[in-house]
Amino acid sequence: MGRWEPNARGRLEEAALALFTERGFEQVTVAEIAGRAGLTERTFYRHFADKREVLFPDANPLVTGFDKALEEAPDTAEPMATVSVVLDAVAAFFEGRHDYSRRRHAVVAANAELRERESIKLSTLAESLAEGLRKRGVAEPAASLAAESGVAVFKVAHAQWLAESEPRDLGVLMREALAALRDVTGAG
Amino acid sequence: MGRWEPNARGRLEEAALALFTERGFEQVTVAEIAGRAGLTERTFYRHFADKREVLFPDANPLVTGFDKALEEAPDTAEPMATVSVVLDAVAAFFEGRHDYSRRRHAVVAANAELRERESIKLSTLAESLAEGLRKRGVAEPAASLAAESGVAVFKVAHAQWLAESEPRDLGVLMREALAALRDVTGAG
DNA sequence: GGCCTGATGTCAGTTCCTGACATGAACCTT
DNA sequence: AAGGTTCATGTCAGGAACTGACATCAGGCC
Repeated sequence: MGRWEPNARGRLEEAALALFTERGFEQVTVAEIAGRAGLTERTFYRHFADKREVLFPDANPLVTGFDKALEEAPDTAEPMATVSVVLDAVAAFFEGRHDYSRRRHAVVAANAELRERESIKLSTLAESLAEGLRKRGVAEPAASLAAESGVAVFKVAHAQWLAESEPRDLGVLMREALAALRDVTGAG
Repeated sequence: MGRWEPNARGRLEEAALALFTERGFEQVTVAEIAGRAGLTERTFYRHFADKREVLFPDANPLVTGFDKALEEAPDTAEPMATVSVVLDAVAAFFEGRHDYSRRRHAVVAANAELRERESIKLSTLAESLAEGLRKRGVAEPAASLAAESGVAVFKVAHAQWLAESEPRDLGVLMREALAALRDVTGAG
């Protein structure tokens, strides 16, 4: 057995989500989170750059799956086809996580600082997606527009999925949103 | 003459932009900004909710013009037509502000916290736009998708405009981006 | 003249976050 | 097995962001 309890990072994430759920983000101090995880405040900041980041881990299965799907997507001249493949991978990630996603979303939605962090994380994903498209030969501004559109589709479908108590398949919702986007932009 | 110098808020905004340009956002304290404006730190926080907000005033001509255009846009069944009208108003706002926009953009781009704030402000604009479309009878998810697409078009065109030393007309760039968006989504 | 208003100042305190240094079990080397 | 190294964690001190409570005082109002 190691000197320290294993998975300090995971314990901090769990402690944080539990405390934020109970009392809200602002009403919880970093020292409390660390204490609940059997650690000190200073150690918290060795694992996370700031208090909010504990809810948005850099290395998480969503981002990993996203990057992998983006890399492995077949080459095609149609940027939205690549976007669609990546969105499928994202949908797969959320499979079986509806309850957890809702609890987490409640915490984030209740706090402006956390909504801000979520917003920039989505922007970062859009930028990754645009970069991936450029590497596949898609020119600007098509690459950025396709990437931003993809994130918009995700946002809309994800919000719909979260709102449903008996959720339909996120992949289906995304494909519907993608079709709706085509209608909206194409008809204008 | 009043007891205090007029336009405390404006003086704080000017002092902040000047100092941030000289030394960067992180290297400037709120006390310094206030001092340069002939005020105290506490007064700064009476005008702005936090340090970043001094660069993103709530009541500014961009938001005002945006809201006005959204309200006055003619009714139409085509959401992207409404979006287009609003984008024209936004383009008009930036007329003659190329140099200022570039200086300001340099400050924001250099700092993660400021990029975060900018990101959430754009999300808020998208939400306003979606709400405006809903009020005009556009159903979900079309309203949200049209709004997010509009913001994506703005982002792309604005970035292009900022990058040009001899800037073309932002309205033209936006219309081109809108056409490119149609191509990208429609062809998929 | 006296009272009220409202922007500002003063002050104390909490929390976030960081740098510098200390600790000690696990591991490696010889 | 002795001794040195590694590295996650602890301890401590401090700066800066932000907030609540109360004081000040010019200008307007009765």
